Amino acid sequence: MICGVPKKRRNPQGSQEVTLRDIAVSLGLSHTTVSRALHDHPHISQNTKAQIRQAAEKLGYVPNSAARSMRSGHSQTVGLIVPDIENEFYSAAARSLADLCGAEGFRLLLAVSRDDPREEERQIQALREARVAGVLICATAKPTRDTIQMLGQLRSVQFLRAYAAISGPSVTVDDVGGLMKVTTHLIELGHKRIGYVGVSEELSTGKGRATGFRQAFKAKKLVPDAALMRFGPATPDFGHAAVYELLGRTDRPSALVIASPRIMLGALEATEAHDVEIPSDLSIVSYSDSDWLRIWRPPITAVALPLNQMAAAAAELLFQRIEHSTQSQTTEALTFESVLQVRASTSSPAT
Amino acid sequence: MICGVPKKRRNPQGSQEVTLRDIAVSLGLSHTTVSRALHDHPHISQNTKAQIRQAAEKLGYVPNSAARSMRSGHSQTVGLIVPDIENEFYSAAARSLADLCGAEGFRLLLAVSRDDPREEERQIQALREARVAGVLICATAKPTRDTIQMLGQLRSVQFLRAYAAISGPSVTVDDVGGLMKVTTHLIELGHKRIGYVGVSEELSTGKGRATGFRQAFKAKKLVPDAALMRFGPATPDFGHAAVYELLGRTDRPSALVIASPRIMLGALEATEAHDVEIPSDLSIVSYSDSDWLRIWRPPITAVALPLNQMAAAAAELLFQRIEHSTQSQTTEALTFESVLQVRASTSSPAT
DNA sequence: CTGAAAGCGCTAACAG
DNA sequence: CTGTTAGCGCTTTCAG
Repeated sequence: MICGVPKKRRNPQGSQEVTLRDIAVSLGLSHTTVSRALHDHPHISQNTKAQIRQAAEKLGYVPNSAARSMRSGHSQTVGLIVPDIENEFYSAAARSLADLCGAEGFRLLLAVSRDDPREEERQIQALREARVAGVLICATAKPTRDTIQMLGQLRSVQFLRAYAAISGPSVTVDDVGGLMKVTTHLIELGHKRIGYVGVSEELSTGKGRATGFRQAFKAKKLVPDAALMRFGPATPDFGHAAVYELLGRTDRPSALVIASPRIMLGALEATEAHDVEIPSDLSIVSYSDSDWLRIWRPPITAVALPLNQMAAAAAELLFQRIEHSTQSQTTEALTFESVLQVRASTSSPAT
Repeated sequence: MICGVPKKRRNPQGSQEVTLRDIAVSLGLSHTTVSRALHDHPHISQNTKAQIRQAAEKLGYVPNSAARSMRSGHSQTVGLIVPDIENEFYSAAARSLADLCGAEGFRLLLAVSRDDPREEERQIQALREARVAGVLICATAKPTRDTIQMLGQLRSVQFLRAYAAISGPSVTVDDVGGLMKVTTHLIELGHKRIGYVGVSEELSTGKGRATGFRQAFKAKKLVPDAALMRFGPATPDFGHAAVYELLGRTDRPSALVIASPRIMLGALEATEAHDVEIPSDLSIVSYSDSDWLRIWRPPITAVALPLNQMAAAAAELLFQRIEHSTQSQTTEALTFESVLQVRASTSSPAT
């Protein structure tokens, strides 16, 4: 058939969504005019605009962002990919990005990779299908080839963990410097046998931290005892096991560097199991500060990371890239400094 | 002009996205066939499917989810609205929902209301524009009328905080019962002067907790001393100020119920400032357990909430509602029980 | 100042 | 087994 009256039900589900056209016919106007009025286009009379806005309100019109983004070719959406949203490091990123999205009229798609490269790849694929304007990513230790390739075609910013294979700017903390500071502090207190418990060196963060630990020794013309270094997942359980074992050795360390706050939880528990007094029997320090470390008895010496500043910087960098898409293709790498908070958990060794 | 060859650049931005049609022409097929092949439609020969899949891969085809969702009238997306993503209560919800979304092939839109009802309303509006299939919400204390009305038109599940004005199922913890348990524990230890520090009673959670505290007294034919109750925001600063002041009174309480873990941080700091020994000078309990409370010295008596179970239940409930849209319109209200963990921070009062 | 018409990429009738 | 056609709701030329 050539011609016919417009049909009643709109889409397969027969859902009764109010569209621009509905507003238009209710007012005897064209849907074009309605669209323009709602976008406050200058060539529409104030009178008409008022009428249209009122009708839109009355009919309960809700713009369809899918339709809009299909026309315009991009969506007002950004993606965030994190290994674990319950970790304070990544939830800080989520908060900053969410704040900025609110201010800029963007929506935030949250993807959790659970540190699984295959999952990460799937999530990025999904974000590409949603035509996100950009992605903030805390990548897994071993991203797949496809992940790296897809990220190259997206506007992305790396946060906390940064891999050279992934293009684009990054915002990280100087893990090497932070660990050097705190390790140097222990060396200068007179400690010889210093243990290290941290996350896997496959992670860019774990790598940097262990490197900082070693460099602090090197700078003093000393060598760290590799037998006192332990690597594992960022869990209290691992912290407990590793520290329990280290403290059980006959040549137990006189000081411990714990390179993750989650590991620190288990570590402290292990010191109690061995009935070790801090700092008289053992000095202990944490990488990344927390409220509870500050009020612990004794208060724990820790390296404080400017997490919120970093997250805000990463989010802003992403939006800069989104807004001035062509320019600033420079691969900026922003590095933040941490601050050593010396508290009562560290002192000179007993002798 | 009436007729013309197909144009080169597709959309305003001239972006070079590969579409179904591009695959079709590259193979001399129709775009319909391509669509069907990629959806593994049964009426397409294996041969053609293979060819098409290969071409799609080679050309770097990425399906456009906006176009798809426009056709089908719904998006494979759910929304999550939380006051604060850095709070463990809400990040637990985010994790569970993200997990389930991954399994079900949905995307997760994260919205942070910062406990501001106007922001909450804006966020819900944005989720409606995205045509989300459902929403998991931890509502603010005083949602706007529009918020309530819009939620009524969405498939929604309330988490942790539940308001009767908002329709739909909810997943909460029995705050009243939890506070009763822990308060009764203190009363039975012999405490007469018991203080309470918690979040505002305007929040459904704050209301329930304060109610539980009072009911524990009522059940014992006692009356709580209203002069020892303090309400404020869930911050360490408030906890510090409130507890510092309570401990400075001449008739200081012999026990304290701290109804939020954030408040607990400041509370413990305040006990140290007053040089109060736990539990000999003061018994103290926390509502909601944490790893650090468990390993504190002395270990802190706390009410443990089954957060992860609750979050998983809420996420599942939402997907049930999404999948069987018509049925199960019953307003289920799931309530979880908490568990009292008695530790060393509580004992009978001194005298 | 307003309208007509085209088309974004995709799916789903309905024909062959 | 494959193609034709129409249209989801919206923005955007181009013509009045």
